[in-house]
Amino acid sequence: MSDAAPSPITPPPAARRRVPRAVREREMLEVAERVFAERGYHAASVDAIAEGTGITKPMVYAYFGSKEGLYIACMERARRRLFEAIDEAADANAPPDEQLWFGLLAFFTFVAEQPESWSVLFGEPTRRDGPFAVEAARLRRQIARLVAQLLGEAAAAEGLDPSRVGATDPLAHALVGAAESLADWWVDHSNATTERVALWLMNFAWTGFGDLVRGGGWTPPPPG
Amino acid sequence: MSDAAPSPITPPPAARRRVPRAVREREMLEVAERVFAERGYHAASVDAIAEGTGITKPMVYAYFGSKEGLYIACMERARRRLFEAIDEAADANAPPDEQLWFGLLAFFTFVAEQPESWSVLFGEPTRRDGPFAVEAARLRRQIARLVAQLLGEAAAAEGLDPSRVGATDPLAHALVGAAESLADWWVDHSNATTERVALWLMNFAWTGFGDLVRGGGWTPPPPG
Amino acid sequence: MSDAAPSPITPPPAARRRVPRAVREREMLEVAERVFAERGYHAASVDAIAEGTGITKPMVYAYFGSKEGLYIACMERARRRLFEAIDEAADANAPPDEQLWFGLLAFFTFVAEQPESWSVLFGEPTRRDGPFAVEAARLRRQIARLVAQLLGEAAAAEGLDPSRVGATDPLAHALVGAAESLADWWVDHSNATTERVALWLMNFAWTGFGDLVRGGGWTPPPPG
Amino acid sequence: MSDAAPSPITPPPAARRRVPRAVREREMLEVAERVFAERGYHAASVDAIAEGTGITKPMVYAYFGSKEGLYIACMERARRRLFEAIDEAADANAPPDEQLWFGLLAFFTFVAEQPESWSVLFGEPTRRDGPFAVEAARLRRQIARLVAQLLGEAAAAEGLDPSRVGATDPLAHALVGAAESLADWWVDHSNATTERVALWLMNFAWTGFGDLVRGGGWTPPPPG
DNA sequence: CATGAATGAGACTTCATTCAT
DNA sequence: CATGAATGAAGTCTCATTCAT
Repeated sequence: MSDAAPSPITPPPAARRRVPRAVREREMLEVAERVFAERGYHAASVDAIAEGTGITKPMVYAYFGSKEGLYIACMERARRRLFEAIDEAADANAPPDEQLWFGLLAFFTFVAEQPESWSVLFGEPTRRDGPFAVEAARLRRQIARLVAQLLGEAAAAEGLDPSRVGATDPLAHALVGAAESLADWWVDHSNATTERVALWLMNFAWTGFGDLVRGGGWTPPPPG
Repeated sequence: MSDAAPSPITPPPAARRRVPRAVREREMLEVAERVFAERGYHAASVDAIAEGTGITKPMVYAYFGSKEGLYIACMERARRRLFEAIDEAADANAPPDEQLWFGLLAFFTFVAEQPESWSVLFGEPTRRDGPFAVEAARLRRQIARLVAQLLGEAAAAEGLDPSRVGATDPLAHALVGAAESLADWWVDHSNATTERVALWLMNFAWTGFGDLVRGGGWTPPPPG
Repeated sequence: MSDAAPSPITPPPAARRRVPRAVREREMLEVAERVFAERGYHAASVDAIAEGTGITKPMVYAYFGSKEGLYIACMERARRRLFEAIDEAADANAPPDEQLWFGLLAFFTFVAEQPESWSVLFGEPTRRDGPFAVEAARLRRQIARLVAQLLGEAAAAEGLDPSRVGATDPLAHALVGAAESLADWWVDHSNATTERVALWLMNFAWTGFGDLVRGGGWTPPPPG
Repeated sequence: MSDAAPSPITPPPAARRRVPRAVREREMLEVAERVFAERGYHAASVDAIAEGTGITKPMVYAYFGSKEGLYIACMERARRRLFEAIDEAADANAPPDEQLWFGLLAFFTFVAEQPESWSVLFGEPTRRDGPFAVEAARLRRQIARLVAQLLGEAAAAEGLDPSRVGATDPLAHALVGAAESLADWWVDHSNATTERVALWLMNFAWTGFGDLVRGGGWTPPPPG
């Protein structure tokens, strides 16, 4: 693998001893997330992470048990942050399309502002079997559930039996995948604004190609 | 990583010496694809791959130069196969929605029938920078180009300026991501038929959630 | 290196020359000497040498038995060349100091004009025990014998019992070492002419530091 | 290479765990020097060196970074020892010839008593380009500077412009080479005493062949 | 609590060398 | 005669993980 030279991880300026456990833990997670995101799971050595926190390796093991445990903890933290962001954007009383719109907006904002959390959540090591994939699947299911619920509400609003909407589960997964992929694409085309990217996906998800090619599309609500 | 115990890779029945280069090469790629898919890039040792082919490690290096080179060769082969499958399904004279439909069908058939090729193409090691990501990006672009072209044609058929469709590039990437994600989901829900899965995605992609919740949807053309 | 798959359509461009054994052998030695000199014994792979001659590896083994045998053959050839050069310069009827002078001149000319032979004769692999050291020791002894003889003659010319000169053997070895070392030094200070370098050593060897610091020194005979 | 069967490197009597870093480092250097000297750089495996110290391989890498780094460290240590020996023998107030004499004596004593350090300093791997050659060149330059200085002093003592002595640099290198070569020769003729060997070189270096064949020579100062 | 020291296992890679065609 | 194919052995190096202080 010809990774670019890893940017150096600088330890905290002074060796501070006896930091409360919770604080240390948070610090370690921050550093770990950064290192994992930069170098990838395999290339990130526990040594590098420990050094970055200004701590020794055995401490990492004392806190997280294993490299795997450390990564899982990173994922858990990132997942919490993602949902905080989405929850904040959600308004359960808004119409379903608006809910989806603000959800997508929150999602892409998260990706843009916390790329390392994003990377840890959906990156390389989650793509294989094992605990990481399990955790990632859990996250996708959680999102899918939100989407499925949205679809149900929307159908009900149309006076339609929600069960008729069809399999919401795979649909939701498709949406999640589309979002992930678009986010990845965004990394290499970062001149697009967050709104723009979110709108692309919104159009795709809500109206589909059919409407798009007929000149239609979804229009975001006026701000305010 | 707590991967499950790796399934043993059985060597060919008899140790055959002096197999012509082209044949060996093909054999090695087949085995390598399998091993990479099963264990992941890092956990797959070159030794295991060599053994699986009934050869010794130095031969692998003589043929592919490095583990990386071997993986790239696997990707190339899988890419070729995927496009063969899609090309076979394509009918440039059909209406765009049908073209998309048969393309999706071909894609999911590929995923179902050649899961290892699929895994090599989009799996774990393609998710980080480096040559694998480059190769995977190339593939995604190739697919996206097909999709974008389709959208253009569809718009033209509606008498619309194709450029009005909007950014086809991100849309195409969104579609690709949706397909990938659905394929991944399918692995764990394999009771769904290929047609079913393809139809889910087709509905999503062509009509969007809006139509779906209004009870609409896309109908596949009658067979024959 | 991932060698490109050999195209089965195009046969090797050049027809195999049916070269007589002696010629091939010479060619191989030339290439081998160059490769050994450039990369050193260990880093020089038999493959590289074979390739350089346009031959396959098994041929190298057919001709020289082993890598070691090949190197020894290179040394032998270089030794022959060195002595040819020295013999040509020698005039057994000249006074001893002139004999030494022309010998040194021939030696440094050899080093300058055939640096690869020089490198093979006195380079890295001769510095350890084993057959190379044996061969190199043989060469040094041969040279030392010449020098010792010279000293004997010189002493006799002074009417002195030659045995009184003392141990000529170690002296001769010291001279050889000085020559080697100066030759090595010369490589990095190549602006000095051959005559200049030879004269330095001649002065050192014939008059010693004592004379030098007293302003004395040895004067080369007028040309012609 | 048909090296003689390598003499086994015995680990320290008991497996001692948790030895302080500085101590281990010294131990490792001692063993490494021995192994390098006995088997040569290439044939000396890091494993063997580690085993000889009663440690495992990764420790060697933790301490010295690489095999190369280990060898360089050995050279550095040996160089320090050599200069300690020479410095001890030096008396800056003695006449130049005596200074040279005691310097040579110290040098040959070093070679006799610490042949492994000697081997590491001037042996096989220093004979090719690369970091070893650089380090060895540094050492030679250091010695040459001493010698050159001596010559300058001697010339001044004769009331001669020191610059008239001629190029002291190549002369000094010639001397160093002569000493090296004589030391190598000595290995196979070890019945000669240290004084004897040093005197041969002293005669050669101070009076040159010219004086020697005239029955002259340099006389060491009376002891005391 | 924290650490410096240590390890076992395994990775990729390279080479000299030899068959079987 | 010449070669393409193959190998066994070894090498350097890295890493997650754990004692003993």
